[in-house]
Amino acid sequence: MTERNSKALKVKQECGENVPILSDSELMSLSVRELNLHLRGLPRDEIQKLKQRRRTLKNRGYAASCRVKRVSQREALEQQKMELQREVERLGAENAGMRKELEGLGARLAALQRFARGLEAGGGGLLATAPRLNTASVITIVKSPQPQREQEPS
Amino acid sequence: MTERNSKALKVKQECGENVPILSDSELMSLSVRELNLHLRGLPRDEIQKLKQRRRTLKNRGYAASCRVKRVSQREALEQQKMELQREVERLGAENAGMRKELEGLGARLAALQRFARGLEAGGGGLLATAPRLNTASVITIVKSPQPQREQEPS
DNA sequence: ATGATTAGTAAGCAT
DNA sequence: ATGCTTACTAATCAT
Repeated sequence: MTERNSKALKVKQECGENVPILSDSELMSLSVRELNLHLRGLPRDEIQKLKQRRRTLKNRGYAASCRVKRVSQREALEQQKMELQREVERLGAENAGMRKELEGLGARLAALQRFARGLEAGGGGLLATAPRLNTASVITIVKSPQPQREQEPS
Repeated sequence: MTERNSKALKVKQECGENVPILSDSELMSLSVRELNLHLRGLPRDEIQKLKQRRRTLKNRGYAASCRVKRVSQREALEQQKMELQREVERLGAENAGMRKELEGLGARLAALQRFARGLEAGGGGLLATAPRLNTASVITIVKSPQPQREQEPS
């Protein structure tokens, strides 16, 4: 079974026997069947050597792509991290802005409530004691549709 | 890709052909001066060989720490990324809460303003006695899509 | 001389 | 057999 065509005399069609049996790029890229065609009739150890060479060449490529993969994964991680940092910054700014808005709104609401309570309490006498309201500064900032419910100031 | 089942495979041993003059661990860890003490009187090529062996052993260690560093850097990146994700989540929640608060406050403020206007329109007497609220100066600034027809600055 | 990093090689795992 | 990953080695660069 192991003995195929006997001598090297036969199937060496392709190339001169001495110098390049198969180039590295051929050896690496050929399919198994194509490779076997080229290997026909060569001595056993020669075949083994070529197959090992093929394996080595392929391994070289595998190692290279492994490294490429490693760096691109790292770069992707860094990219994602930077995007998250930007997002945190954006949300933080938005947050600070709203905090300020809340602060201002709260102050004005408190002032209006004091004023309204004073009016509600009735008599002119009480009115005289109603807190002064600098009405020129009353500004309402509404960011979403206003609900229409009537609400009792607490 | 499942995980590697077995581990702890390789790691070359010293396994010299004959009795080693210096063990690998000695060769690797000794200082230059200490090493020279042990090297005294040996043939030149023997010395060269040992020094090359030393270099190789050290290189082995350098490569190992390089890999360790690579892994820990990757883990640190992933850690930072997760922390940022948590931060984004936290800020987002805080943000939504404040948005709701703003909405509620805006509604209350609008209600109070309507209330104040009602008082003004209601009684001439009251108006006369409550001149401090100039509703004409109550301005609503609307920042979001819906146009507001609530108040009109005169 | 020492330390770090890279590509290439071989071993081992998994498909 | 093929592809991926790891440890090791040598080469290279920088200190």
